[in-house]
Amino acid sequence: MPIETPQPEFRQVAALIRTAIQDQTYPPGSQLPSENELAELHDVTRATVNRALTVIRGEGLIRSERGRGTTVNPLPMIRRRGIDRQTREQRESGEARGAFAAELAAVGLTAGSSPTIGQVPAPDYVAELLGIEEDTQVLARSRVMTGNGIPITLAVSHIPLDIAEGTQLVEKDTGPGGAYSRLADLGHEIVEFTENTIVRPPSDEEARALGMDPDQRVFQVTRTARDASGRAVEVNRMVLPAHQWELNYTWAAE
Amino acid sequence: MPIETPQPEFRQVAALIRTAIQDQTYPPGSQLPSENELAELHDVTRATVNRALTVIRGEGLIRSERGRGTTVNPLPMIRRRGIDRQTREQRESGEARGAFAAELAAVGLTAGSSPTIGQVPAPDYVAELLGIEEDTQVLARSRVMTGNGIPITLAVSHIPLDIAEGTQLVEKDTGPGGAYSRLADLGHEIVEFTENTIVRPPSDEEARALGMDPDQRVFQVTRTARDASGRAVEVNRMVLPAHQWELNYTWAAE
DNA sequence: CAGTGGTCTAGACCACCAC
DNA sequence: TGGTGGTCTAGACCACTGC
Repeated sequence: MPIETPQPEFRQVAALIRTAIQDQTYPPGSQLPSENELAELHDVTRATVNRALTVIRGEGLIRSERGRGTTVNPLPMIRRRGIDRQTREQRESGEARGAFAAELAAVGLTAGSSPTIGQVPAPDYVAELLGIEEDTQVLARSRVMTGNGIPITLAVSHIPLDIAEGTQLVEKDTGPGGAYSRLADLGHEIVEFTENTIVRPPSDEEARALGMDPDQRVFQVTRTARDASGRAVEVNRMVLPAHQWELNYTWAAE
Repeated sequence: MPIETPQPEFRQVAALIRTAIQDQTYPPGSQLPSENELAELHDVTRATVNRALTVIRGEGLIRSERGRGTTVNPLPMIRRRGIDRQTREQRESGEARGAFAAELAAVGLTAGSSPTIGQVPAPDYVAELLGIEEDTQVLARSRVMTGNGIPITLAVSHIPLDIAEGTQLVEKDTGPGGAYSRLADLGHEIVEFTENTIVRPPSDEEARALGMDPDQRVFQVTRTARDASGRAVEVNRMVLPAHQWELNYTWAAE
């Protein structure tokens, strides 16, 4: 026999609203009734409705703005292919933008990107992975990637200066094949990739940049690229709203 | 200049308690002061403390039980290696328990496992991935995996009956090399793996089985194994508390 | 029975937006 | 200015634990 687990009211209300969204009773992009209306509709206090909305907002289904109301998230889930990004697609376009654009096109979205390049002292995780001192200057290439104009991924790539300095890697356009092709030209062809992924709440800065709620979660994917000598020559950390992405890895056995 | 973003009180209190936990002011396994004490300590209402605790409970840092109090999560983060599970380690022990035990041993934990085997109508996702009708009977092998006795992973593996029926795959012990070795013996050597991962709240059942809070998140990893003919011969879905695990993939470029 | 955390209400104040 | 969502309080009731 299944144990009786009566849900608290706010979770029951959350379930009803969640179902209504999946039913398309409230279709993507549409506006939800106000909290006062929902309170009357479900015969509870506004505080209870507010708490219910907090739950499904944390799941990424809705988005609330003070003064403006609550709307249903218009974006579908996107699949990111972890392996293969650095092969086919990339060769045809700059950076990993080829792969990213393909991933978005697969669900009918248009990709955008805005890069920033500079020198910075290596953050702790970068220093550790690159095997250098913590405040050594390194090249940093940052991008905000968008789908239909909405920020959807933050990425920061770090490369040691002794490799990057004075090369096309410090330019806005890294040329045909992107950064990995330039690294290969410089004698650092990548032979191994590693990705480590955790889930956590967004930082304040990330929440702002990605338009996220503090109760939502992000994937933090940290990719390390190594050359034939085993040296880590690039560390790329990506931050993605967890409700928006599915991570895919496909590989041959053995 | 950084924009002023004054946090609401409950997030400030959450930040203080979070810091105290990371400081080891409240070490792993220890008991937090009661909500009333914390309320007095930080000069807010108990409702505000309760909300603050809800935040960090959602992050997996603490665990609350009615009547008993709130304790700091005693388990460290564990790294799961997505690729390589089906090779070295597995050969030395049954199922994927070899890999799982190694992952836990790496952070000083002891692995446990309790399998259940049966026939069930294929769930929708299994039917789709195996390319069969939705209610076809399939073999289901379920496991609850534990670390130091605490449930830490749920896994359900589904295999078509036309392959599994009457073989060692329906036995508790699948023999040396585990299920993939038996599939190879039967002419279905696996040549390709795919893993698709999303993050979501736990179902009620999962929350109960894993001792999780509804505000926490799980990784849902769905792995499909294909033989040389391209046929999907196994679908394995794993559910892991997201705050407890780091997912790792390492592969050779090209 | 006292103490714990979980929930809900009623009411209030605020920041923000659109009109 | 009125309506929106975000937060906080004071108080209450409850389920549960451990003595």
